[in-house]
Amino acid sequence: MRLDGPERRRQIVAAARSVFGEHGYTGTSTDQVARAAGVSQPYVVRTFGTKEQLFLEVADSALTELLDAFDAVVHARPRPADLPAALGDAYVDLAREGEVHLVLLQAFVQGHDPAVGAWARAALLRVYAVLREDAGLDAETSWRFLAQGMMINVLLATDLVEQTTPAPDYVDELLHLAFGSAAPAIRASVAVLPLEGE
Amino acid sequence: MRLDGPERRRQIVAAARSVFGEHGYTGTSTDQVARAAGVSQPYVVRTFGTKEQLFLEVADSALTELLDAFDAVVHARPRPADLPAALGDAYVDLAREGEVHLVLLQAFVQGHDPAVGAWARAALLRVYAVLREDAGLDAETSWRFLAQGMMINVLLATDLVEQTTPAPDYVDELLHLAFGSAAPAIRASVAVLPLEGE
DNA sequence: GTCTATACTAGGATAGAC
DNA sequence: GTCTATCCTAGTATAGAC
Repeated sequence: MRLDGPERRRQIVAAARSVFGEHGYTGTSTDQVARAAGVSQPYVVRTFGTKEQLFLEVADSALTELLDAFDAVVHARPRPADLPAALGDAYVDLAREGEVHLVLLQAFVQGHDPAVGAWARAALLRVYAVLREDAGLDAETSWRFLAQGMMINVLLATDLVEQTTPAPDYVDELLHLAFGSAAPAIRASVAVLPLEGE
Repeated sequence: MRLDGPERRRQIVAAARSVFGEHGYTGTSTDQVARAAGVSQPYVVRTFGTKEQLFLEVADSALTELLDAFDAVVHARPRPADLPAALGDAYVDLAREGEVHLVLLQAFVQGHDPAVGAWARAALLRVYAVLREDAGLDAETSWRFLAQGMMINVLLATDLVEQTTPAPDYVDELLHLAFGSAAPAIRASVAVLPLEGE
């Protein structure tokens, strides 16, 4: 099927986000991405130059989506006391659809890589700056918010959410702490994610 | 140099922890591990069977070290109100030496992998169980502790700690929130880590 | 814009010597 | 216990056709 440039590009980035989010930067082959996007492997490389470039573009799209979500909350001007909770809700909502959180975490874990690492550090600082400045949260609150967000990322990454077998140990408790009343919904939506391209 | 079995095994596991911690499971080659340990690549595989087995053994050693550290704090029987802080100090202290935190995070990020993922879920639940049961913390406190621990892991993984250039933006603030007064010490010790085997 | 064919390197694992 | 040599697959990237 023939699509115009930007369109096809977006499609590949979307597919790549899913695969990179699950398997990580080094754990993902350009071929996996290609199959997930329904195109040939050389075409993926052709389009983005290198796997690294593709990953950075994917990571960028995820970061943008996250910051946009925060932005929307801040611009709705809730009472300052309600802001952290509102941001938290937005963050949890994001977990329902794309693997924004997963890709970002996979980037954070690549600190040693010259290009990806630099991007990751900048991204982390940007998120923190948004909390501190745009949202106007104090250092302590920003830190705790960031920490809980990261914990949520890890929970998603471990696939603990998909655990369907009869509630082993503390799984339910953890998920409820992480996602609040949205826990069942998150669990349901994540568990249904298609496993294309592999 | 000829060593006896268990000794050599420990040595390789130690070297592997460093490499896996930095480059992740899929990002690490058995050859990198071999060079870091000063042995041949086939010998590494020979000794542990597969790369996967080696990683699991490395992860196990890291988890054990972490739980032992927590155990020591709990058995010192501080006042319940001081327990979270004491555990936090122990956690931060661990960051000074080995890359315990990094390997664990790298394992958590492998939820999709049948073997590593299963290990990671079990490990995460074990840590949480220790906080809830052995340390006797309530759910909220355990959650927040875990979250901050995870955030520390990510900070270490992004290499934000190694940033030596004139304090960009919020780096110092973040590090202080993460490591408290130990921040400069952590920064110093981490920044000096040898970059063997590559 | 997109594919097939292919070159080339890296990496996990095995065989067998010492 | 440890190495060298080697096999084989997987994976990135390029060339060139359609």
